Amino acid sequence: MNKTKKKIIETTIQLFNESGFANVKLPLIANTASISLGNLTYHFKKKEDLILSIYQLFQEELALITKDYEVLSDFGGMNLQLRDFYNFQQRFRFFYLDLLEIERAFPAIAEKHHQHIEGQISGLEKSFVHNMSIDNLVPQESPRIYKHLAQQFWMCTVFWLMQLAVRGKEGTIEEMTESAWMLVYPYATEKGRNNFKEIFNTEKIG
Amino acid sequence: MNKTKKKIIETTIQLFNESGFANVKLPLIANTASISLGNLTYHFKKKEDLILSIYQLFQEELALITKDYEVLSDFGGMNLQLRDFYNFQQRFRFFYLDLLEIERAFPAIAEKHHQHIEGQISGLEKSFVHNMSIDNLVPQESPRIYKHLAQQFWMCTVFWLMQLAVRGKEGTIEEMTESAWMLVYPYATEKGRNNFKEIFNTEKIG
DNA sequence: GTCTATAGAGTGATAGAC
DNA sequence: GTCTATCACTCTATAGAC
Repeated sequence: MNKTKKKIIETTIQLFNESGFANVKLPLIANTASISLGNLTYHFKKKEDLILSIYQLFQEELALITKDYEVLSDFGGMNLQLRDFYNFQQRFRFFYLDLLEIERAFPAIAEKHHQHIEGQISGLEKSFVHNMSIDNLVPQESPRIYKHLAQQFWMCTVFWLMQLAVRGKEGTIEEMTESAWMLVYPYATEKGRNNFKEIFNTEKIG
Repeated sequence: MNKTKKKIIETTIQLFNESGFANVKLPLIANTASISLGNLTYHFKKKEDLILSIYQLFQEELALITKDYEVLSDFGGMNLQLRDFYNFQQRFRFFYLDLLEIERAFPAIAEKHHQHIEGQISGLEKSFVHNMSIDNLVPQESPRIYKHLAQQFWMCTVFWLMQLAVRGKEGTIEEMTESAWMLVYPYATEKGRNNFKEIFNTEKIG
């Protein structure tokens, strides 16, 4: 990809993160990237082309992170993945704040992203079942418990930035991981809880 | 309030719910309400005036529901409140889907709503502490546990419609209440769990 | 109070010179 | 590839007749 195109994409991501998806117009992008509006539309004939390019980048970088999820991990491993995901969210912050708006405006993105979400949740469920098999989580009568837990873990992590935003608050990565693991803690075995201690000690959290 | 003003407000809420906050323009509101654009702007000089009137209505109707929260209840009582809240969310659906967008566009709303949120979360915490005192919840070493639980309960219920929307799914009130109570269940005493049985039997959920 | 008509500001996209 | 200039359209808000 050519240099100007890259500059446009990175500038747009930055502006989306700063001002929100809806508030970023083409003239602003051009000015911020120090190119003319005409040049901007030369590289991306339609605004939608630019958005789709950004979503593609989003997908590619997300794939680099989530490929690790294929390998089933214990809580320590899952926590490292979670921290990677948090940093990824910071880079594409706007996506986690304006997701619904983006899905509504671009049905092609919506469709792809729906699949991604269901994959993420079922991946979490597999991880929890795995941790049950290695005696980190207590076996449950109903298998629906870990389906629910996966969904709650997903909600907590994916809407974390949004709940901070609508409350007008700032937050830390430790608060996010703590909230997420708090969901899991009640289901953990003695062995699993020792696993948690290592995680939380590392993060200097009680 | 005069009849046309009321019609405009209800029409706008309906359109917001159908099409999303950002996609509703003044001409659409006027057409749907079967009045002229000039008449619409006669009743609401600025678009912002209309939005603020709707938020005021939102607050008033929400106050009618949340005044019950003052009285500390057991899980059964909290579940009735939760069901009321779900129905309220349906009426002001757009607000729970486009909350951040609305807060960004109208800082006056943001400020009021931040206070409302913190009140809601601390109210939930009080309810959980109350249920601990009446032996429905197990006392915890750290009081932070029920602070966390309140926050998770709040997130689960307030972002419920949004998580369905971004996943492209439909949902039922029972799925929402089940998810919320699943968060509480691990902390419940024997007595508290019997309390749950009544709730879930009523709703015909396993 | 309600209407029609239109001003005024912006927004995405195009045309054509260099 | 990059620029300036401008079109075509949308949207909010106002003016003035009835």
